[in-house]
Amino acid sequence: MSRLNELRMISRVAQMYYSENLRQTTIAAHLRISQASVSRMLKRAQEEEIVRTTVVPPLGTFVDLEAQLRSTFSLAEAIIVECSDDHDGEIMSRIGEAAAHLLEVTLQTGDIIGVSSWSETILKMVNNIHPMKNGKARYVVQTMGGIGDPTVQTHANQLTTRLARLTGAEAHLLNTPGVAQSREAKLVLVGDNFVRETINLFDKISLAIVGIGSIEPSRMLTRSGNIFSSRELLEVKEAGGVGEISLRFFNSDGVIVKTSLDERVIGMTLKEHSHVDRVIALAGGKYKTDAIRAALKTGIIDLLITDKFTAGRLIETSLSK
Amino acid sequence: MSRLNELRMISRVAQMYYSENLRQTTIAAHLRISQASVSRMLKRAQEEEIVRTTVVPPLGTFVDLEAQLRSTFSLAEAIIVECSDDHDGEIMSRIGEAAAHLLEVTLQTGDIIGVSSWSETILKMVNNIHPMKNGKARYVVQTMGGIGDPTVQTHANQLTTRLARLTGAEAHLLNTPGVAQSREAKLVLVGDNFVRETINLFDKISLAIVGIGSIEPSRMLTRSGNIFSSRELLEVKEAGGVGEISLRFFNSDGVIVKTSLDERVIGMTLKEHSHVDRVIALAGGKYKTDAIRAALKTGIIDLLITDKFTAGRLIETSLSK
DNA sequence: ATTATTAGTGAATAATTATTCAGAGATCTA
DNA sequence: TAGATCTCTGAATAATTATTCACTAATAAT
Repeated sequence: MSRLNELRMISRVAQMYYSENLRQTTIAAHLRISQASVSRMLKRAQEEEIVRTTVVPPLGTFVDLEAQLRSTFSLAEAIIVECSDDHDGEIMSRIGEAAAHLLEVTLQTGDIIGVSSWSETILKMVNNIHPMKNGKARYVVQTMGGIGDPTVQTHANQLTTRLARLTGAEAHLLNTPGVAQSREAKLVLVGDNFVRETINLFDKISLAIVGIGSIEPSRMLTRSGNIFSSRELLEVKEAGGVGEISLRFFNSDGVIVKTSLDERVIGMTLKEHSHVDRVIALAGGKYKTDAIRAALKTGIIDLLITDKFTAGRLIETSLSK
Repeated sequence: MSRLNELRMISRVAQMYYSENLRQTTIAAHLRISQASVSRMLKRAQEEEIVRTTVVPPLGTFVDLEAQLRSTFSLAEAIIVECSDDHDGEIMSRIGEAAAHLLEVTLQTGDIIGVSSWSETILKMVNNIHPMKNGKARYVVQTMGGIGDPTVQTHANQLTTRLARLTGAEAHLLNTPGVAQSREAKLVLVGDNFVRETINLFDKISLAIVGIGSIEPSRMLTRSGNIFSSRELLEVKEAGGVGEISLRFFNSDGVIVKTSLDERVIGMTLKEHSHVDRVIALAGGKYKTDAIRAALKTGIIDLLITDKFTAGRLIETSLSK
């Protein structure tokens, strides 16, 4: 008999609290009960579903998909961006914008940023960052040598330098090619003092921004300026490699694939990445889907920024497996 | 361009807060922003209607009607009870139950309760109160003499006494008829020391519980045991009286109607009631609707407990005026 | 009936959230 | 381009809310 009266009172309290925006103390005084009781009644109101709170995501956001990505791949966060069509230029622009915003909002004072420098998406990001006057980041560290011909290398350096300026940080460049001609050549290059200094910063990095690459030869060769021969890529493929981060390969289970290329690549390893507090991956596009899924399985990525189409494929194909 | 990213972040924060029940500090740490920003984002989320909180009143409660009563009549609170049909017995029982619950939950330690003792609804209330062991109220004061014949008077006293025992209070009775034979008789009755003592408590009352009566002669006469003659009631009617509280009359605008009866009635006046911190009125029923509406307009009532049918009529007819 | 367990209360306090404040940019104006 | 105004931020703090505690009373179990 008294349950209805009780519920009546609870819903009156809920009404006063949620609709009339009164403080609990005010309600308590009005109804001649203690503030503690008001608090408890509001809790009951939740339990009895007398109050319901719904989060309505704005159009163009993908809360559900993001949640699925987070749980499927044990990601700390996932950001999915709207984009008009499933093509690389569009995707990179949108991801770059979102990444720029993320960086602006979440960069910590004193952060040491690592960038693998030559991804086009990362370039888009840098292009969208507004300068942060008061020097928030400490260093921007280039985690990967420049690729291929000297022009590209210069370009890579510029990206790093620019990001440093924008974030008010000091740039630490890796003035080497990304891939040395040989094991011996790498040793020589790495012997340089400036290079050593940068490499020594790798384990100080608190925030790494990486791209994810597939190893489809066509793309790889185009992008890398032919630094790997088809034969070398074949070796990677035969070892099961489906994707790379900073030219370090992994298979479809996210397990690192060791190849003879490793000893020629100059840059941060995947293991080194795994010690970084926050690793943000920027990647999207149809042909990259498998590589991204594999990259997520390596467990080194904390936050993925991708587009809605790619996100859809990542979930879809993972479910059907 | 960045607005979407911003909203995206806000809705993520809202999701973490409302759906995942994380603390703002946790969210702040996860997203690398300050707790203050999380708080602000949640506020924005409300404003942008990304989170919506709805209060769903349980069936059998009448949140909307109550709100209408409150605003129409400037009531501090209104309680509307469910009841199966629009007849007095049912209505009184339901109102009595609700009043009992209200009293149990909201009675303050040290309260001095005034009761106008002979309303059947108040009797129902008393019958539904569970004894409060630790003596919460101080006094229960009878604010109205017993009506009519001695049996009824005893009954009224018992009601007061019982309420006192249930609330752990000391009873202060008004051992007089409610209406004296004449002005002179009243003076004599009021001269009694016990009676004086009780009357002196009227302005100490912190909580008054009153019934509302219509002046339809039939009812009035039945209830009062013929203490007013038809002629006397006619006087009241001609003066515009439509209802009464403790045999004090008011017209349809809630204005007090002075008549020659006043000097014979022994009990608390309306003016005295207006100084009481909380005046709770218990009333419902078709024939009482006009009286209740008028009573509400007097402004002395803080809280009305009525039934859904009467509430509907109170609103309806007030709107059409 | 009598004890044990459970449920409920308000006061005090701990935890959490909102706001104020001071400073840094951004934006607008002339 | 400088100045004025407005906006945004995080740290500190104020305000608010949730929980603990000590206790009462209700209910169940023996």
